[in-house]
Amino acid sequence: MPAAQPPATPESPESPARTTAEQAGPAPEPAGAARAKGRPRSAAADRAILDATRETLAELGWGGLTMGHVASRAKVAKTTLYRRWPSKNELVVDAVASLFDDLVMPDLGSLRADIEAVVAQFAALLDRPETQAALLALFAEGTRDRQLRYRIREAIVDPQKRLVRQGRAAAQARGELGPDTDDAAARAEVDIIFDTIAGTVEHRVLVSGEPITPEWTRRFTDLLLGPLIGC
Amino acid sequence: MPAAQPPATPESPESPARTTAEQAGPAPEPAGAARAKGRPRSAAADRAILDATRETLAELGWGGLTMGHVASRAKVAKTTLYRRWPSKNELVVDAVASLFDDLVMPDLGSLRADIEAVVAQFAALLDRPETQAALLALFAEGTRDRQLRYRIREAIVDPQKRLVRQGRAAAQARGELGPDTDDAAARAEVDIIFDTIAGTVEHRVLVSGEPITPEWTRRFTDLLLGPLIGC
DNA sequence: CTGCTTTCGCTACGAGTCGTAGCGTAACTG
DNA sequence: CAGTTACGCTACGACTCGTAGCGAAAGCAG
Repeated sequence: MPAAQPPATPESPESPARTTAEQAGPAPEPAGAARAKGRPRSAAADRAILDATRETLAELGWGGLTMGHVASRAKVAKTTLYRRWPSKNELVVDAVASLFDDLVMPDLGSLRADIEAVVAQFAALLDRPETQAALLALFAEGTRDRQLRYRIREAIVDPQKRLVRQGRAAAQARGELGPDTDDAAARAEVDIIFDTIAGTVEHRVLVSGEPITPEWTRRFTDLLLGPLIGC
Repeated sequence: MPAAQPPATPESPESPARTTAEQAGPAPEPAGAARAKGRPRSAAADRAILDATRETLAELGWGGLTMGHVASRAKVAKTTLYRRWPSKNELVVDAVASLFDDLVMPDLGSLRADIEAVVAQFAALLDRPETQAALLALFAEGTRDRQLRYRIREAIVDPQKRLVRQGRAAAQARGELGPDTDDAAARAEVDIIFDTIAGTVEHRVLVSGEPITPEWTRRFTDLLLGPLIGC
């Protein structure tokens, strides 16, 4: 999932997505036109680059990561790197996004247990050096670059809101939470819960620099559960 | 409050307190003992540099801020800059820290009103371009540099915990909250509330990129108040 | 097979930044 | 006055950036 540069799309398994879409021109062939004419891009190079990016992030951090380092570690020419990702920012988004896919909503039988499990997973993810090096730096870059912020939300942040939705749905099925009345209100509640969990755990780990212990998780879950369950 | 470099006398760290006397350091000589021997550092240059740093942050962001830019905007030689701050990181910590001093705990007569007022102040601070450009970038750098993280907490983060403590004390005086039983538990509660408020608002504004409305603040305060007040 | 097309590795480049060193001058102290 | 320190200025080597040009490699269509 390289950053869909202007050139051709590599190994898109299903819908090639037509990278020339921004031309908005004739569009002779509708979607599905997998027109690979020349030499196809190396999928192995993609993997090597993303792996090298994560490794370099873990070793040298955000500031120490340069396109040159990544290229040489991936045993790839620097120009090959620039053909796929326009800059370090987009490269790191793709390299880090996959790390967040491992988060799952377990459904342990109670809302409290589910929340605590997700918090623990998130804390473990934030303990990885790649994540630490990349996440806040990406967010910082995103405050200045609207396109980048959109990409970050699309690839990293928003997909995790599914966890909140799933947890809510499970709790509603159990009767721990009442059913949704208003659709907009439900969405706002998902947003606020998500920002609270993600923001608080990030602040605790990455800013305050203190560990997420089971005791802390219990207290934090108390905070979240209070108004939801209605005591 | 420059970063207390090793300004001169490289091999005699036993004479700190240097230049700016408001350093809360050891102060071997009684306060006010300005026993500066040579030419004193220009306080005007300090102010010009910190102002230029904030302006450059607002204009060019974290990535666009270079020591050369700041120096030329402050009409100061680059070497003068390096004599006071070892790097961009420490410079920006000092330049941004003062922005946070304006936050105050208002004591509006109810815990809810106090929380909402502080959230609104913090949201306004996070709307400033200097703050946006600097805060997350500093946090990101802090994940790799322990000294820097300590400086950030010391200069920017921890001082704001006073707001939580003051709010708690006021609420206890009003009878909204019970008195502290355990001292360690009280400290842990202050920490968790602080991480929750700061982390959530930061995530909402800087990551999700959505505004802090009165409506959102009300909902968020509900979340915090639930378990504290005991419904 | 032969062309056509695109990617690949490699080299080289100008521009910009970094942090430091050296020098002469300015400012303040005793 | 001499002594000490900060200042402005210039210059430097090292590094990264992003791009350009080249010949070679790897697929696809005829």
